[in-house]
Amino acid sequence: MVFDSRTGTGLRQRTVESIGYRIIDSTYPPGHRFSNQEDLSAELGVSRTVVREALGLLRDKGLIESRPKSGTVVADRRSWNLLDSDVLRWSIAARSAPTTLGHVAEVRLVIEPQAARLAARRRSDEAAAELRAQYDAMAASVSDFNRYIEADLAFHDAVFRAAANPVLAQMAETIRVALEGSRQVTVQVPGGPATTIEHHARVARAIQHRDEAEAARAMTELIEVSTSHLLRLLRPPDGDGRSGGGADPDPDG
Amino acid sequence: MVFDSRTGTGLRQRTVESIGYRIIDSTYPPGHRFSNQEDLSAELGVSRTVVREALGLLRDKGLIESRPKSGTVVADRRSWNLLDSDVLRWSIAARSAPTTLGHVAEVRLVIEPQAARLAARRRSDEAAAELRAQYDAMAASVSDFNRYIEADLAFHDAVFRAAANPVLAQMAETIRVALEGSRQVTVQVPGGPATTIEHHARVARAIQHRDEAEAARAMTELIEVSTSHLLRLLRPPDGDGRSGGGADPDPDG
DNA sequence: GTCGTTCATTGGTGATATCATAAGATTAGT
DNA sequence: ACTAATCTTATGATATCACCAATGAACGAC
Repeated sequence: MVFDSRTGTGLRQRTVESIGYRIIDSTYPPGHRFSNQEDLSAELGVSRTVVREALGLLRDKGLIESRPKSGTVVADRRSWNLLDSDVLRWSIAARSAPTTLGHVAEVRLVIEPQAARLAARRRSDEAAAELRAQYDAMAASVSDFNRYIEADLAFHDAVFRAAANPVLAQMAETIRVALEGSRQVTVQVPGGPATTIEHHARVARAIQHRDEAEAARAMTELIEVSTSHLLRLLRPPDGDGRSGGGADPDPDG
Repeated sequence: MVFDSRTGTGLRQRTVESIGYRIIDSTYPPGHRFSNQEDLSAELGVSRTVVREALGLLRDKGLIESRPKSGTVVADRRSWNLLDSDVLRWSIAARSAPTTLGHVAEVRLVIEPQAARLAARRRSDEAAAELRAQYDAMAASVSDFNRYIEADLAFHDAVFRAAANPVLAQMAETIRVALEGSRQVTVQVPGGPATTIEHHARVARAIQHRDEAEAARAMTELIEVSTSHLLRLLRPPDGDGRSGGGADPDPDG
């Protein structure tokens, strides 16, 4: 039996997890041909139907392509759906974390300042209050890393919601997954929260005052600061070993 | 038999299509409880296994939630994965097209100028050549609407690729789906191509010359122009009935 | 009012049938 | 005899069916 005893998570999801992670992981590199579904079901210790469903999901995520006769092969990286929550999570968990996180940081830098700008333009009074509440929650939990991260995510989420564009908000979800993935790294930075809390305050204030330019500027600086923290951790100057254990796929902690 | 005789498309995919579209369509509004999988399979004329798999896919897209005993219900709009290609496509095809397209346009305005900026900063010589080639293809097909759209999509794709950030590039894919969905509308605008071709030239030139600011500016104007065209079509000035028939699910014409 | 029991419904399995296709075999043409 | 076109075959994906297991909601017993 390949899986551990966590029987509560849904067999198909675990199978997807198992295979998907190994693809991102390049245990199965692009072009790799899987053994047929029957053998796969034997190897994984699940029924062929589950394998089939899992493969279907994986194909939907762009990770594999399957044709009759030639079997199922790992697709080219180009066609992987990097915006899919699972794919993103696996990418970060796998050893390609620094690169992926760098790319995500860049995307954040593109999106979030503009989201803040839109939020400043269109915020409702409720949204402003919500934002304020989330900021207060952050300020209150500055000493508890986990709760701080939680509040941080909620804050950024509130900004996106204030921007009142569901498609944009969906991208927030993508970013959230990415940040969740980097959580175990982020919390290690000493004094991290203290340095960013003031930036968050600036963002909240600017949106409150409907100052679009300042909102965008503050958000940019905020992300630059936290990103530089993150990347400094991920790419240590003298290349010390990666953070303990690191590549733990752990589905949903 | 609910489905037509197109037996070549894959039964599961068609089932996903059928149910998924009706959800976005709010034929099945959030909170709607489906009849059990057995009855569903009877209604749709497919086996329960296929229903089961389709429901699994749909759940992965965040459209439904299913629990034992209480059955399968349509999830709240908030949890729909708007970035999923299918969901996005359905959203545009359904009667909510103008709104969705407006949101997408806004997102484009956020992302693409910055992508152009990054492209200008980091373009390789090959990427520049590719961009030039795509522009030439556009210029050459300015009279053939369909080919023009195709070249247009390829141009924007090339910009994203030149920016050398896979996560960003993935968002291009999302945008591509959105634009594909609006294609049948876009091609109706008289003289549309002629007005945007010059903007495309500016963008290509700026990236070629590594002029970041100009690249971003040119891209912004380009999108503003084409967006205003699009929205003018979608929201006719005097609020006459929506564009004829509009909500044609037609999976993949 | 609380606690089991029941039972409908989803989740998971295995066997079987069908269909598409790539590869091998066969045959015809040079 | 060698190549090329076509036919057959075998493999693996797709679809269906019948069952069993787990679950949790509703209902009735105490």
